Amino acid sequence: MIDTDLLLDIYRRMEEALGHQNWWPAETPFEVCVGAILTQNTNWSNVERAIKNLKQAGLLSPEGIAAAEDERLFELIKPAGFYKQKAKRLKAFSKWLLEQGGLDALKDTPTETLREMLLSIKGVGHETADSILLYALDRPVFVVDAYTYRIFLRHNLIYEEITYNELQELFMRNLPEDVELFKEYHALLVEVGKRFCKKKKPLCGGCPLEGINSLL
DNA sequence: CCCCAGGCGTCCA
DNA sequence: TGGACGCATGGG
Repeated sequence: MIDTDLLLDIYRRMEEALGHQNWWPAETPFEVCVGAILTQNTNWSNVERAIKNLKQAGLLSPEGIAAAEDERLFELIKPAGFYKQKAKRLKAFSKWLLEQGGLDALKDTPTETLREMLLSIKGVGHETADSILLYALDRPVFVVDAYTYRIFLRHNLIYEEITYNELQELFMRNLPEDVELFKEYHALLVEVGKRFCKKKKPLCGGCPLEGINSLL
């Protein structure tokens, strides 16, 4: 059974093994949002190329993206894959943001309200919305992703059919509501996932979570 | 050649 | 409500 002690133990093990990750890698909150959309099912190194292209073109802003020609956007973000979908998603998000008056104008909006607004944008799902809330807006929201699910399933800490919201609840109910802790916890899970919890390999040698086998 | 990546919307039962 | 499928590039 998952409880506070277990979650904190997992955190300590990861931190001990991998050190501080200091996420999200971006220069501005808006860049976090763009990265969150571009990294959907995509390797981060490919996202970096796309962001670099946007920067060099001077289009890494809500105004720039909202006003850009589709074909122009396609070329710039092509390295990140799914570029037609993602161009549309970036535009939808940017236009929404401009209507709101920018990220700064959202600082008094309640987190729950913001989450629903974000989820209503086509192309922004649970993980993207929560990443934006946590890493761009500093809201205490735990981000769940494929690695979170795979790692916890691999260690028999959850059942296979668990939903996104249920898994998120597990963290948010059992951890202190701490933005910095949430940021670092998710970053560490991604790093552990990349290095020790590959899809194919049933056994992950050297995993800092080795032996955490608890049960439902 | 293969598999994989910090998902999401659509379609169909 | 929930599972299959398409979307696409770059690295190992």
